[in-house]
Amino acid sequence: MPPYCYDYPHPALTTDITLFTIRDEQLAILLIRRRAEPYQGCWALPGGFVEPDECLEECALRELEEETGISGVYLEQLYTFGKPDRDPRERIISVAYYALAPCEVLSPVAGSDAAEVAWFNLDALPALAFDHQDIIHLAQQRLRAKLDYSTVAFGLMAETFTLGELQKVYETIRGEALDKRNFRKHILALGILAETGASRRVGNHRPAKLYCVAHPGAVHYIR
Amino acid sequence: MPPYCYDYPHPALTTDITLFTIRDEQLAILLIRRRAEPYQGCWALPGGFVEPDECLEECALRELEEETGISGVYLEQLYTFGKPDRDPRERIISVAYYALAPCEVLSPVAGSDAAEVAWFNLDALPALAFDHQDIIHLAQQRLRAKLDYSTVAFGLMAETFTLGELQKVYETIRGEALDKRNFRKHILALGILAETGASRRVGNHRPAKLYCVAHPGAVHYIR
DNA sequence: TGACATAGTGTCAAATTAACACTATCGTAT
DNA sequence: ATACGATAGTGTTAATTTGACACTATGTCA
Repeated sequence: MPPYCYDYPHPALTTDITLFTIRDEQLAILLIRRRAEPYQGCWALPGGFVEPDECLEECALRELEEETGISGVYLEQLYTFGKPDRDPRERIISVAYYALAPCEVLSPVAGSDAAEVAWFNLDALPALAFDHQDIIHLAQQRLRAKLDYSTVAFGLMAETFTLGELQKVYETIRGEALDKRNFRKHILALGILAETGASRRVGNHRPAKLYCVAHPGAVHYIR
Repeated sequence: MPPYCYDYPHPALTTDITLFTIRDEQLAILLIRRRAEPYQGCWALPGGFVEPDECLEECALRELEEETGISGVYLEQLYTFGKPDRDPRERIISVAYYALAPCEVLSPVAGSDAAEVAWFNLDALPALAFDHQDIIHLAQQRLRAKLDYSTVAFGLMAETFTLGELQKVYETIRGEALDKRNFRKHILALGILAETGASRRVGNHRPAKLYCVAHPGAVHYIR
């Protein structure tokens, strides 16, 4: 008997990416409108088949780039979805990733497999293909949970940002207002932010100091 | 062009299971000695190919049962490993799970693909096949992390147990001694343990009250 | 120069966590 | 029977962390 005795065809393997950003103080994700069957014309997460010589993470980044034109995001594996009937025709396993990016940089462009690309606020999602609704829901849970014990939130910030902006991001994800003084105390106590020296003038009020992440490659976990 | 245009054969899909238990106050995992190439004769995690009509979790439970005779464990998805060269011959994706079980019940029996099954203390692992070393390492990290904010530890306990036994489990996983009074206060404050009324007489000392999990199906998260 | 809008700052009470030591009850050996 | 060994069981207090709370500063614009 050969070592890999396995009589059935292997299931297909894909990655799907839930890319979060903050737009207009709302948590939003990027969806594509499917050009192909099944669920043709339906909105879905960007993603696609894993190629023979790429690792899963590379696949996620490549598919995101191909379908939406977006690259350079923070990416982390979320969960692998593998129910036999999650795709109506052949069996497909999806390794789901979630990604974070500041909205400033991002202008998605519909690529090959996508008829259209658009941001959707999480509280106003359209009908979705496959089990993508579940994936998104899990991704949101994960994001909210990691806010408390990690520094994921910085993945949603631009190169430099004010503490006010950072607080709004936290408030948006947690869905509740935070005390300004406690928030600033907490964040600065992490010791991972550095003042840039510059400040941002916006609106008819006092300019805010701009901060950046002191050691971008550094720890991602708080405590 | 057909909807699923994909020119390459799909990679194979497996699950691998890191089954933890506590033996002699040491954290141990279950390994099998491989009967087949590659890594024939080498120790490896139990696991195997996903069948067409089973979901990933079912596969993990089935493979564990087939190769080691063990069933009825607590199981949770860990991470999916998919580097193209993690298997020397064909590409294999592994959805890794970790499992927990009290050692009392468990008497592993080598099944089909396993020439031998044995427990190994985590600090004395043999050379391992594939990237199973990495999987185990990640599983241990996860277990340690979840100890603080979840009730996973109960997955390692028998039906009933004493607070002293529970504390030893926590101490073993964390690798440090804990204060007895604080520990008991903390655990009882969770409100998920119930006295059974019985107590356990062991050794030449006072018997300890036996506890059980009040609502076994209940929440797995603390706070 | 006054209205407005956000930036920026410190204190104190409450809650949580961490340190700490002795009595109780059993078995066993003398 | 009695002393010893071994683990069970139990509260208090200080230290730390968290959460609530309000005013001044600095810019723009009318």
